[in-house]
Amino acid sequence: MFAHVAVENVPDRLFTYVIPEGLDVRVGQRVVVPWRQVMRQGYAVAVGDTAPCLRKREKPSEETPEQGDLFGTPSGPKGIRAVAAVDDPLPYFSETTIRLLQWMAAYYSVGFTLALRSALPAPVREGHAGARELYIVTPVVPPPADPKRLPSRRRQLYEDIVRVDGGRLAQLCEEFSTTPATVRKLAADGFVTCEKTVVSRSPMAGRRVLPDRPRPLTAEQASALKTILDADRAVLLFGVTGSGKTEVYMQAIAHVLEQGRGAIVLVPEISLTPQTVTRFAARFGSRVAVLHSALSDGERHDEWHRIRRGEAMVVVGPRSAVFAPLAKVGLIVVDEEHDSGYKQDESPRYSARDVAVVRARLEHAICVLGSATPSLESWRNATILGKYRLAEMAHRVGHSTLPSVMTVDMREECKPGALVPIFSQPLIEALKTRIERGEQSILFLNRRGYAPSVQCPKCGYVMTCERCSAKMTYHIKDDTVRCHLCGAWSRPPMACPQCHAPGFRYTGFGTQRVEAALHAILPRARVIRMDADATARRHSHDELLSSFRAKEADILLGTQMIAKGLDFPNVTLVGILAADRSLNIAYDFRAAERTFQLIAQVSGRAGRGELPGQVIVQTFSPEHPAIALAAACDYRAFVAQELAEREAAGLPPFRKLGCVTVTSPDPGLAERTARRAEVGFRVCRGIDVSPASPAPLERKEDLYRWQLLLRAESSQAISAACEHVLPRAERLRKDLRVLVDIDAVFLS
DNA sequence: TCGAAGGCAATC
DNA sequence: ATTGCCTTCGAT
Repeated sequence: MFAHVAVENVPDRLFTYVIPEGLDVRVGQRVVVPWRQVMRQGYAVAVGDTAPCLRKREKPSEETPEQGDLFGTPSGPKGIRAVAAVDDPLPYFSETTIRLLQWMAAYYSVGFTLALRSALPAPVREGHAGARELYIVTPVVPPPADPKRLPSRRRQLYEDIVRVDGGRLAQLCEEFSTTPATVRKLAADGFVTCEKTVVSRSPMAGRRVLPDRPRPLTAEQASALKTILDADRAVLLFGVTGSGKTEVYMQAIAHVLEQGRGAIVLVPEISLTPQTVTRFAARFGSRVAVLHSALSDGERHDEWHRIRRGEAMVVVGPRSAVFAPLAKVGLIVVDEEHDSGYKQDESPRYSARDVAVVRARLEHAICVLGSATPSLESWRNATILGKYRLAEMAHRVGHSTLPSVMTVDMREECKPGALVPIFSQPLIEALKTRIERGEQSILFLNRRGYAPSVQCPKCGYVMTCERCSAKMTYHIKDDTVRCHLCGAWSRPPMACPQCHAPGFRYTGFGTQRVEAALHAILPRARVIRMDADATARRHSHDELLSSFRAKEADILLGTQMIAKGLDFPNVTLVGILAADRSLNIAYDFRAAERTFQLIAQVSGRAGRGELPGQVIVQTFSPEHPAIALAAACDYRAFVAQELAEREAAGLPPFRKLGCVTVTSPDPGLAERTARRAEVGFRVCRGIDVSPASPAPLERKEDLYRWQLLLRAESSQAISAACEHVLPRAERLRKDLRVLVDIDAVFLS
């Protein structure tokens, strides 16, 4: 019998090992194999009696006639060696997950080992995240001897421990100001026991959560739940913000738990707040596991193994949670399915939403894609192609109604000759009213820093990053100019490097400047600014949100990270400061779709409680369909017109799109390679190739980037062409990288 | 003529 | 990825 093994830190292919007599190797197990001179960890991907496919040696050398000692001693020259050990009888991957990863490797045109690697959190892969060990002290009652005979210090301690009935060693030591040594002496005399216990570093541990019971469903919710439970394929749950999608998810989860199967809930990374997690924990208790990049390595390690051992049946997490090691999956929920964060931005560039649909199919599980603004892909699958079922919830639950949305034409807010104001008059008035009424507001601006442009007023020189083709952004908090692509920063120069004129002009505005402007206009307003700079510290994200929830601020000002999932009943005003900033990206054919979704999502944060909500959208193009129809809350009209445009242009979701990016420190090499690839794709039937050209982001971190867009009827046709035209070995050369992105979402 | 440096292929 | 091997090129 042979095992095909993906070996850690080894090129992207499988290696064949013999399974020695007496060792039981199963698919999905972690194994230890000899690798050159050392032992390495690996994962058994396939087990069978199929002969290994070793490459033939160029010259079958005379000195090694005994064709590679099959039951290989490590000294044997290039034979097949044997699996050394099975790390853990409980598999790391189910057979279904392996099949899922095989699908993924083929679909996204990556090697299997890379696909497998992306399914394992780093702390699990590295394995040495030791479990947390605690000493639990228990008093022995009655005491083995008269405690009065003990030295007074120890006697006092014994009585204290009896009083509190024991506990954690460290905690007792702190409480009774003593040292572990004293406790150990007591233990040696038999007055207490002191035992080492392994505890799981669960992020929920020690958190008191009030239990929560299922709530009665509205007619719409009940009907959606029925559609989900009866579905023979994935379900698109199209529900307006505040329509109670989460309650529907939770009742569907309860249903599959009763069948002894588990559930996965995928959420966009930035909306994975304690608030979200708490809701699930309140309903399902310790059966919930959270997988989140903000967890410590130890926590992530322990949560993952808790799932693998079947101790947690409900997994909540961002895209990588789609690979959660649940033995039996009954339901996969993809919340906010339109969110671009489900696309991994490094190889393998998978879409967790699409992987979820495939995993559900392989596991015969239900898949629910939920959104108030479904992606055009999913909408078409549900309403035109019949690949998904559609369930709709058009009303908010309870007394709350959808907010009223008004657009403000910023062209009319500009005084002649003056700069564009940050706030329009209607927005200022609305903010003032909220503060007077003690209600809260959210302001959204998708740009951090103080000013996105640093310019010499005399010669017009604009500061750009030395390593990227990007402008530098001024940050007032630490008086730096920063590149938001590579993170490079420096002090703003005293004089223009080009004309030596002193002083720069900071033009445009980011969240820091808006914060300053708010203080100037509304001095009494308490403002919380939430962006990547304000939330750099661990847990600061949660702290800022809790503070806002506790009404310690009037205005929450933030970027993308405040757009989703937040539920603050006291927020009655949402202002979108520069709605068209995402609209005018020439190379992004999804700009209109993204802008519509953004306005709808951000608007959804308003009026979620008893009080009605108002949304003010500041824009220079109020007549643009993405903005006008978002303001009218008319999703159907928007998709209808956007789908028509995409179809006419031959763009996704009608034709599939792949993006090949060539990067190199040498611009000429990048260009030549891209052009050569273009020629290669030209001969592929059914593939449209765009001319090789510099990527919209021409240079990033000292690498020049060239790009090639591929279009075809199916994504599989594109990956097949990539396999053919771009040999894997040539994709990862020194000084040259060829990256393949199937179903590309970000074209930059 | 030797040695360092970089390219190349192989790893079960 | 990492390693050893081989070729190449430069300096002694």
